[in-house]
Amino acid sequence: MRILIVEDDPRIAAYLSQALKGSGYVVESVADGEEAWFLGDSEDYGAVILDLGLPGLDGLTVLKRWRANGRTMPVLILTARGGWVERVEGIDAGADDYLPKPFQMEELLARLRALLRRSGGHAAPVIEVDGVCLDERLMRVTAQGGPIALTPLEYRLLSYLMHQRDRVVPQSELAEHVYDHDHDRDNNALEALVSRVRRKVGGRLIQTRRGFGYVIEQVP
Amino acid sequence: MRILIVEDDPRIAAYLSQALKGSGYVVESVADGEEAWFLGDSEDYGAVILDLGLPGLDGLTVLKRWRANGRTMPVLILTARGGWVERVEGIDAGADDYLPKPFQMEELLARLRALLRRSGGHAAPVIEVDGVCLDERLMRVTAQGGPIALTPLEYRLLSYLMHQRDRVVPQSELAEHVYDHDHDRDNNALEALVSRVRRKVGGRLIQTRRGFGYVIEQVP
DNA sequence: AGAGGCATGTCAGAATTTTATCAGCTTCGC
DNA sequence: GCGAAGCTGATAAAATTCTGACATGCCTCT
Repeated sequence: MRILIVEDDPRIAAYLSQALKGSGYVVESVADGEEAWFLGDSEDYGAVILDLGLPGLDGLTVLKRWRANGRTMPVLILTARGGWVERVEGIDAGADDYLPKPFQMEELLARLRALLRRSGGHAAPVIEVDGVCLDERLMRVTAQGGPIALTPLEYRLLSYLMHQRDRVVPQSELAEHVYDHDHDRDNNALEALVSRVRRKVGGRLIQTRRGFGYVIEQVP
Repeated sequence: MRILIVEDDPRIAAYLSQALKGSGYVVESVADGEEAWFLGDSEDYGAVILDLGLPGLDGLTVLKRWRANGRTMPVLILTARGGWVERVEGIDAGADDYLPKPFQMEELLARLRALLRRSGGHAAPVIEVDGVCLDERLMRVTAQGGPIALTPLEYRLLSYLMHQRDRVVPQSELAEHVYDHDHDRDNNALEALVSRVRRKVGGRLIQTRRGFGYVIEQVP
C-alpha cells in the first residue's frame, strides 16, 4: 500500500517514513503544498498523512482541492493546531481523521489501519456473461451498452441464473427461487417468464436443456 | 440515518440523543451491553456510538462480536478511558474512530459525518448528484443554485438516498432510516413522502425500482 | 388561550406496471 | 411421424405506486 506523507518538518517526516516503511507501506514524502497538491491529484495513494502548516499552499486548501477534483483517498490530518474548532474544520474539509501532535506512533498506525480497512471494501458486484452485465447494487442489467428494464420477477430469474452460470438449473429449483413459496406449479408461468427475459437480453444467453432446465454458459 | 447509541450514563445518553436528533438522525439508545450486542447484530444502523464501560457486557467485547459476525457499520468509541493504549486497542478491535470524554459535541458530529460519508464509499463533505447538493454540516439542500426548504422527514429521506446513491434502497430499509422505530408499516406514508420530495428536488432524481425500492443514480 | 401555519399521516382513486393464464404454435427426441 | 416439452403473443387480472385532498396534531406567535 502506497502512502503519501505531506510534512514540512524533516525530522517528523523521517520518523513517519521510517515507521510506515517498518509497517510494510510504500512511502512517498513531500514538504511543499504545491507539490503535495500535484502528487495527490495525479498519483494514486492508498492514504495521505497531511500536515496543515505548510510552505507554499496550506494543507486545508490542498485537501479541499483534492476533494473538489473527486479524489477519494483517505486523508489523516496530523498537526499541532489542536483545538476542537480546527479539528472540526479539518474533518469537514474532507479529512477522515484528525490526530493532534504530539502523537503516539502506535495510535497513528492504528488509525491508519482503520482508514485503510474502511476504504477498501467497495468493489462493484457485477456479473458479466456474453456482453450482458448484472449490477447487483443498481439492480440493473445492461447489454451492449444499453440498459435493459427488467421487472422484479424477470430480474430475479436472470439474477439466479447468472449466479448459477455454467450449471443447469432445474425448473423446479428456478421456480423456488423466483416465486414465493406458495405458488402454482402446474402452469407455464415460468416458461412465459423465460420467454420475456429472452426477448429483452437476447435469445441465446439463456439456453434450454430439454427435460432438465435452463443454463447460462460463461463461454459461448 | 439511523444511529445506535450505547451509553449507560443516562444524562450523556440524553444529551447525545438530543444532539443527534437535532442533526437529522434517527436515534435509538441502549444502556446495556447484552442488549446492544443483540440490536447491533440484528438491526440495521448507519453507525454506532459506543461507550466502553457498560453493565452486563463490556463494550469492546460487544464490538468484537459484531465484527466477528460480519457486521460492518461504522463504530465510534466514546469513553473516558483516554490513554493511547486504550485507543489503539479500541481501533484494532474494529472501531473506526475513538473520541475521549469529555468531548465537544461539534467534534463528535463532525467525526460522525466523516464516518458516514466514508462508509457510503465517498470522501467529499458535500454530496452532489445531478445539480442537487446536500450539505450535511449545514443540513441544507440546494438545486441549480437555489436553496430548497425540506421538512425534517423529507431531509432524512433525501439524505439517506444520497448517501446510498447508486444502490437500490428497499422501501423497508428506507423506512427504518427515516422513521422512528415504532411506526406503522402498511400505510403509504413513505410513498407520500417520496412524492413530496420529488416535487421539491425535481422528479427524475429519485427513481423508482418497482418491486424493489428507490435509487438515486449518480450518472443518469 | 386561541389563531394560524406547518408537518405529516390517511384515504381514495388514478395511473402505471407487472404477471398469470390460455390457446395455439414450434421444436425436440425417439 | 408422434407425443411431449417448450415457446410466444394476447389479454385480463392483479399488484404497485403516485398524487391530490383532507384531517390531525403540534408548535409558535400574538
